Amino acid sequence: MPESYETIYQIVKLIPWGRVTTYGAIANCIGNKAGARLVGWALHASLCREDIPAHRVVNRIGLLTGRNHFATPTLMQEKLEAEGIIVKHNRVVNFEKLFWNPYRECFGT
DNA sequence: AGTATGACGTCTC
DNA sequence: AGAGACGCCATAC
Repeated sequence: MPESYETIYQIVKLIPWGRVTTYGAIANCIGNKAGARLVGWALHASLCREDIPAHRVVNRIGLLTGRNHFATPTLMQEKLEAEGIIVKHNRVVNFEKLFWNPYRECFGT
């Protein structure tokens, strides 16, 4: 797996508890603004790493598009709910509120 | 080696 | 406003 993925892993691991972010935000943060798909692949590879809360990463509208790739299709939602995040119809409720900006960690506090 | 597809996002018709 | 197509980088076949 490319080292570039490591950057994505770092950002994902930086996501605070009870917060979520989007693929595009991470992609844009690392430079691949248009490479949101790469983030998806990176996260897929990250599934092997338990240290990476990939369940906190959703698409731009807060939709749990990747839940199907987890151990169980409901694992992602369950984890989010475990953190106090309400998930309805595979969508994060108050997503805009729970959205965490990776820029804060990329550019600086 | 080339083609097709993918945890997405944005532009264009 | 809604729907369709394209682009990005990488992996899979």
